[in-house]
Amino acid sequence: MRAPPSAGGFNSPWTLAIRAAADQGRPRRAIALYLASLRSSCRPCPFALAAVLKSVPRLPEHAVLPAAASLHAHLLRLGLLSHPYPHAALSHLYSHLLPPHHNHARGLLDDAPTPLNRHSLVSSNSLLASLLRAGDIPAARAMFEAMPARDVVSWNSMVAGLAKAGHLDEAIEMFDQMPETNVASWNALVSGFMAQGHLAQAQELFERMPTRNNVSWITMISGYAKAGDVQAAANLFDRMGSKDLYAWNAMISCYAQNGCAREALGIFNRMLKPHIWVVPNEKTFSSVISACSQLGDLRFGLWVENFMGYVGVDLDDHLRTALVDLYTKSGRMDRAFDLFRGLRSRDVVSYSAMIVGCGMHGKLNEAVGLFKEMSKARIDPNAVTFVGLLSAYSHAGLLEEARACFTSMTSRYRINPSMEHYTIMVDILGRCGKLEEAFQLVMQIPVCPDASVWGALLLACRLHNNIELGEVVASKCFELEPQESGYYILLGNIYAQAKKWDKVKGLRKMMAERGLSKTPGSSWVHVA
DNA sequence: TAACGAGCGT
Repeated sequence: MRAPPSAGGFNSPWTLAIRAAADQGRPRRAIALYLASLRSSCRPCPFALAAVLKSVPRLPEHAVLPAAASLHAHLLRLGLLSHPYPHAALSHLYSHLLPPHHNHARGLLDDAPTPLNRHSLVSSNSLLASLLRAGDIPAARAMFEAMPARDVVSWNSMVAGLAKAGHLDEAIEMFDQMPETNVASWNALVSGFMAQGHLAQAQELFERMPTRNNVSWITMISGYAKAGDVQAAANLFDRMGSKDLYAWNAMISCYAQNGCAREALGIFNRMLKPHIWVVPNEKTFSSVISACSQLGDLRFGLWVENFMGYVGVDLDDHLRTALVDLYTKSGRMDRAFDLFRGLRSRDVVSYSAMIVGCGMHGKLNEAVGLFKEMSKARIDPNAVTFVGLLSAYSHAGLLEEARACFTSMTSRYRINPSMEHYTIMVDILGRCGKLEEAFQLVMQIPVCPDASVWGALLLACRLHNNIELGEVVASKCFELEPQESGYYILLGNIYAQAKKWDKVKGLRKMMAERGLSKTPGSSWVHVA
């Protein structure tokens, strides 16, 4: 009997396709292709299996461990566990999943039947990398020193690990000692400079690199994104030659995280153009949904949700949470609740998204209920949770409850109030006529209060027609945002109410001098 | 042409 056709060497079409899918960050496609290769009665290919194993960590979180376990069983059944490629890939996979010291990779390593030298070096590198990932620098250093053989990957791991842990000087020293470097060595160093905020030095190093790959470009782009330099990131993105999925994701996320929601959706559209057509994945959609949410663009969001089904991206908990945020912001609370209840596991982020949504729409009972529910589940609230809760109380006009909540946030949960918390408290105190207390609270803010805090207080002064405090507060607002006409109008209204027409006139003059005009629809004389 | 180097949601 003839052997079935082989999916054999690493150049067979199936194996190539599987490796391509794995490299593109499409784990489900890699697995599907592998299964298809078996169905078309190809012999299981160890190289293809290695690629599939490599892509497993990119599955949705809940699917990673089951996939690892069933592939492990599959390898055992086929007798391919001792083949160096899948063996190394499986060790590496386990070293991602488990802490390095009671590492499954260790066990696999010890059980391996007299591995090739090359194989043992790869496995050692994998273990070294997992020590560094766990942040155990001393153990990694000891292991590196004790290794009988090292290659460029061992050195790269050390350079990257040291740089990431903040030991930039040592990383540079190590880099200089390397017998040979490759593009990954340079990337590791560039990434270290970026992470420590040395942007100019990173850029200089980047320009000096003998060769650059996509990782080099993406490291720079996401570094600038984190530093908030959108323009620098965009310039690099434009200079980049062939952009892969990761590059598009980095740029979309850069825009979305820096408040440039329109630009984020713009380049998302660009990557879908027929002559570009890069298939988006989970990461793409989570940035895109976040951009929709910033714009309150429900219709595009609904289209995106549909489109995700079309390209075969399924709703994981991250995406559900992003959608919860979008739907609450667009007032679709029923839909948001459905998604929230469908979460595999709820955490502080998803609870907070839901509580903030309830706070925004005056659903006090629901907000408080969710807060109790998360406490019961022993999920600690964070600053965002309290933004939601406080705004729910504020919305309902419950001053005492808001005060108690604010106190418990700082004293019981040890959360430092942010400007947003202060703004909500000032707003409710002000609306309840406690102007003096609101002012005292503003004075207690340890850092310089921003315009939103002063603005809330000014609004309260207008509500209760307090000229003396209003003048003080308005001058702060003018100082912080001289071009914002709303503050002048609020103060003008306070003057008009008290029939201080000369003061109104003075304000008008001030506005004209600063090139401001009264926004249409707002009035300050007729209200009097 | 395994292992190192890119990363999400309030």
